[in-house]
Amino acid sequence: MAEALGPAQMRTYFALTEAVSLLQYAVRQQLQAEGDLSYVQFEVLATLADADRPLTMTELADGVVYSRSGLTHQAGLLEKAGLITRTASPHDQRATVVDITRAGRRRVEKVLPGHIEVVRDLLYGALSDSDVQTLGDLMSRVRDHMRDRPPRSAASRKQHNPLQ
Amino acid sequence: MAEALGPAQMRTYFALTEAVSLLQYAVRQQLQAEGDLSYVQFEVLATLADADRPLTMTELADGVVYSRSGLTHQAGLLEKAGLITRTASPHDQRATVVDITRAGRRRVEKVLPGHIEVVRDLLYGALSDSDVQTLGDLMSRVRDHMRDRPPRSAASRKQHNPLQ
DNA sequence: TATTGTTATACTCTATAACTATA
DNA sequence: TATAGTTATAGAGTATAACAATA
Repeated sequence: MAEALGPAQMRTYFALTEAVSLLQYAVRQQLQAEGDLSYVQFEVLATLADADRPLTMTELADGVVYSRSGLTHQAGLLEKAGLITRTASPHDQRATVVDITRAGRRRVEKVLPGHIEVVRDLLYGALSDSDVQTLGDLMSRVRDHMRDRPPRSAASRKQHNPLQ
Repeated sequence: MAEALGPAQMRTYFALTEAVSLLQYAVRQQLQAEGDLSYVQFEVLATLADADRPLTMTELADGVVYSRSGLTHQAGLLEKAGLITRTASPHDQRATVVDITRAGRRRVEKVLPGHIEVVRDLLYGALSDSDVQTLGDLMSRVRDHMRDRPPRSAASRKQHNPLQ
């Protein structure tokens, strides 16, 4: 059933893994050093800034693949830092509505240039425009395919599946 | 200095990020569920199995980008689980030589098929052979470029750099 | 003096389970 | 009964700094 990967598949998997690992490490360093933010915290702030309207915790969790308690914890930290607010939703009293503050937006703006610089230098430093296009096409297809998968083939066998 | 990324660059970055995030999540689930291993522990075991000779802690750390104390901690866990051994090197009394045990090899063998299955299904399920080749070429170039970089442009500015 | 590795420690992230409250 | 979210708690991963031993 499970057959070995071919040499090209191995090579691609390893290259992808190592490159992304290096990129993630650099990005995390930058966010921490310049904005005192973990990657997840940055994702939450960026999601809110991008949405340009308050989001519920559930909406946020959808974008940030995460356990709910984990998101609650991160939201608590961000709120304590004054970067977001949490208020009860008027429409559904169960829901919590999360909004980004001006300080939150400033923090994103403070961190974004460095973030972009890291990505441009590391990820795109060795790629032409058409390479970027090609890579985007490939990874978009991969991403769409993964989204469509029954959550996790291997994990669900063991009914050990926290999400979904 | 830091200019915005173009639309194609944004799209590619997000696609890459999300796809890899989904893949990592699935891989971690699988390794944990089927082998009770974290990803880093799997990397250590796989590195040792692949090297086919004992490695020093330093050699291991080179392959697994990691703080030394973190590697010591993981090695302690793997040793306690009977998957590796640590002994003083005869050549250099400072060095610790790490070897994989038969149980360690069995554990890798136990986990590998499921690991491969996840990668094949998720990463390669939507790619043709030539796509795999193309992706491998691109990511190999990206990886090589990243390896050659002064450790982390952003981080080193803040002299906050744990590696190198 | 520089290097190898460990220890002690502390902090962050993430998850589970139990819980409250609303729908 | 199901859903939204929080709390309490615990465990895993990672890092820093101080340290011992060897080169």
